[in-house]
Amino acid sequence: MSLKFGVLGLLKGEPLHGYEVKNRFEAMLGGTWEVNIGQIYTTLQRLERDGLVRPIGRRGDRGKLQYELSPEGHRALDHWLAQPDSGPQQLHEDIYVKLLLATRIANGNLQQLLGRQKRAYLQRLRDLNRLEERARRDGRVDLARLVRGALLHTEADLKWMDELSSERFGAEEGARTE
Amino acid sequence: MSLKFGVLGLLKGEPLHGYEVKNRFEAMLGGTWEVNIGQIYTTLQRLERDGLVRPIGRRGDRGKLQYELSPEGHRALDHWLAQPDSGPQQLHEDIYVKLLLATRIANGNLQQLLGRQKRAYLQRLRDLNRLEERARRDGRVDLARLVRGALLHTEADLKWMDELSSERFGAEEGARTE
DNA sequence: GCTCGCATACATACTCGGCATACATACTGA
DNA sequence: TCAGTATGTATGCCGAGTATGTATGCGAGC
Repeated sequence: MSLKFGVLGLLKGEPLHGYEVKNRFEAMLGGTWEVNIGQIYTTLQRLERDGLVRPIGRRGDRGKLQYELSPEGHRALDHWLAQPDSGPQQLHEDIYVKLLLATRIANGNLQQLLGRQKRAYLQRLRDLNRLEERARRDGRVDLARLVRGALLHTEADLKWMDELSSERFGAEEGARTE
Repeated sequence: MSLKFGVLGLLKGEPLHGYEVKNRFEAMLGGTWEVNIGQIYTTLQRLERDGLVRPIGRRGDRGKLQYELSPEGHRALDHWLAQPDSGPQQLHEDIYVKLLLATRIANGNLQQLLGRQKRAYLQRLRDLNRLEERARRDGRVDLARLVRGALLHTEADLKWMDELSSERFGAEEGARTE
């Protein structure tokens, strides 16, 4: 979903062809999101099909085909930007299902699972800190802001793990379903 | 991804047919995840194709077809459970792209965007609180734990929004890419 | 007490969007 | 000339949603 609007956003301002879109997008994300080139082209085709984008002129240089935003494209982009993001739907993430299943079938190793998970989050914290530092060094204030968000998320995850592992488990009353 | 292993996890313990899997899954998630019925069947077929699951006997009652875990299915499930979850890849979420684009093209309304986003998170906090209360009332301790995780996430998002909106914007140095 | 209609249990088929791999082809510089 | 980069197409998997189909069961009314 966000790739679609990412492309739209990049096309606002100046027309680009697919390969360029890929590079700009990755640069905008500071190397934290490598996009598959094929996906860029299918995205552009679908945007064209939906009338949000249209090709400019004939194919140039080496088959390059530039696209520009249509008026509807502008509108769609503005609307998306104005809309608060609802994020990934509530509890649809793997970790939740994993916890539930671990609670009901692997009663013994729940603590193990929590420990491993905690270590993974700590590692991510370190990665993100490095990333933030690099972003600041490069003058990419906007990127650093994003990383800050991811850091806060990861800290929340850690806190969660700590809360969970200090609960007294056993006598699980919650694992019934029928 | 988590649906696949959710199904595996439910099948560990007792064989089920598709419709039943759907109901158990939704019950396990306490109504926070309504699965599409079609997806259950395709998931089961793929699991069968991959040898993680196999049908039991002939179709019974009203065409019901039950599935059970194969030995490889057990192994795959255990492996998945033992593996720390890496979560959705770092900065691949919509909100990040939205922030970046808003920074570079809608310089004026960034504060607006932050405000709207904050309100959305507050609303989510309220929803989650209600959900947690209900889970506890129903004796679903396991579910309440998940909701707690989601609450911590949302609080982190709010904190992030607060940090961002108290920055002094303008003089954006970070929005260059080329 | 039978039947019509609706709900529910159970399943398949089709479609679309995201995403990845593989392939093709032109250019460019050592 | 050969490696690499720039640029694009084709194809396929997977997650997810919609539409459709067929049994069974159940209540309302004649």
